[in-house]
Amino acid sequence: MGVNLRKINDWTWEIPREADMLVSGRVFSSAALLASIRDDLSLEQVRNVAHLPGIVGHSLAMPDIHQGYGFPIGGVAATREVDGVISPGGVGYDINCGVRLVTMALDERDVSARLDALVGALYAAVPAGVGASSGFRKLGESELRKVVTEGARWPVAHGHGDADDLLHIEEGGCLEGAEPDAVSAQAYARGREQLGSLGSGNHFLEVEVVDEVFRPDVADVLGLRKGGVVFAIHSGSRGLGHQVCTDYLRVMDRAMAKYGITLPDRQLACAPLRSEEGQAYFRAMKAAANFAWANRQTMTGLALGAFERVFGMGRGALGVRLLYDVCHNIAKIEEHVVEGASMRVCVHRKGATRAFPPHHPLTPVAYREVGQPVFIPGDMGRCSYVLVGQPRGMEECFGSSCHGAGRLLSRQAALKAGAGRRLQEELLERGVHVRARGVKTLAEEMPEAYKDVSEVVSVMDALNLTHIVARLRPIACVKG
DNA sequence: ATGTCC
Repeated sequence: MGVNLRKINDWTWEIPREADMLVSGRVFSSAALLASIRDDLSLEQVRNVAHLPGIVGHSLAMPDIHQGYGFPIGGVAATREVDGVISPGGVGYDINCGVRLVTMALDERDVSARLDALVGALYAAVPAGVGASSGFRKLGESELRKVVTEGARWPVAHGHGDADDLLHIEEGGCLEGAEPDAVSAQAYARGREQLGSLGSGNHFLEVEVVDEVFRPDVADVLGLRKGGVVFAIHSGSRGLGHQVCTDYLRVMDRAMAKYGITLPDRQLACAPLRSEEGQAYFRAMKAAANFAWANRQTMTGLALGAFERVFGMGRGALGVRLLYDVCHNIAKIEEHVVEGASMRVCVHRKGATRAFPPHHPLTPVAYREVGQPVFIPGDMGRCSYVLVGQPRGMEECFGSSCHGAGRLLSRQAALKAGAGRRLQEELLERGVHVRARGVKTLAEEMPEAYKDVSEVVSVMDALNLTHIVARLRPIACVKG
């Protein structure tokens, strides 16, 4: 066992192409971060992904890489649109899991005395937990089919947010080409009561303070000022997206035999992008992605209602502005330069965020001069980061960045380490008001269960793949 | 991540 890892520089490592690999592997990491994954199979997974038909560039991994289903979490793989494959394992079970950040006119001193009330109000406003049901209302299948077609536009049309929000969401909050018929009745059944619900695990609502600004000019453009309060949501497509993934893994398993594709791991199940099966998955994936954007948009409306009630002021007085919303579990057709030639590729980002540079046509107009914003949640006790995309990231990793801290302890190990501890009180002593629906969640998600996110983003910055703009410190947190 | 085992 073991993977042949060759050091290129302090933060770049190569898995040389050998045997049936179509490209080499490339891992952006530090020696210390690599040491934390020595007991999992994520590097083997990077090597396995290099066998995908049509893969170009390298099988890539970000510094927060850890083992996932087939593909590593923190992995990026681009396949040729004309003759490459698409794989549900390269997107993940939580299709369009992502993060959005809302800035406000409030400063820390305006909210510090009311945090207990605020976290309570947020907890009451947004349903959380595994089986959590809708913060909106139960939807009929015909309504749900509109949601998966329209994405974030749907809640905006139904009282949650305004049209300006859509300009500050990746893809405008809606991937074109979603096909409601490609989503199973079972997926709709699971989703009909889940619009506007947080979910569980690492998903959260968080009130944070801008703790440190590293690039003031960029922070100004993004509307971030030291001491300012921001609100973050990390969530995805809930049971609907999970069911889409499950449904199409089965479809892909059959397609592998049909198209004569053999791969080192069955969990990499895939089909040619241009096949019937590949297109069906892609269209269903887009539908689930749109549901996730509608979900985060709905939750934003619900959560801002809580802010309004606690502080007795409206959205205007609160100075609410959606900074941006990014996804980190998705596959998209994009134009990239590969070996000197421009080509259309299907970029799988699993636990990796798009990070387009300044002046890229898909970088939102408001941020065209500074680059696309990226949000990197750390853990609930330490900090999170705001980054922006850089040209080097386009050249090295298809305009992508890391997505988080990455787990250090398994859920089970974290549960054991948290046994007998009063984590809620410990976090309060660190200045974080936490409310969790499940007692187990708090232990599984405790700060010690995660790598140091500062180390992760410093690798990205050192390589100029993305730049660090600001560090955020949590002051209130709602978990599922 | 997830109606955490159809």
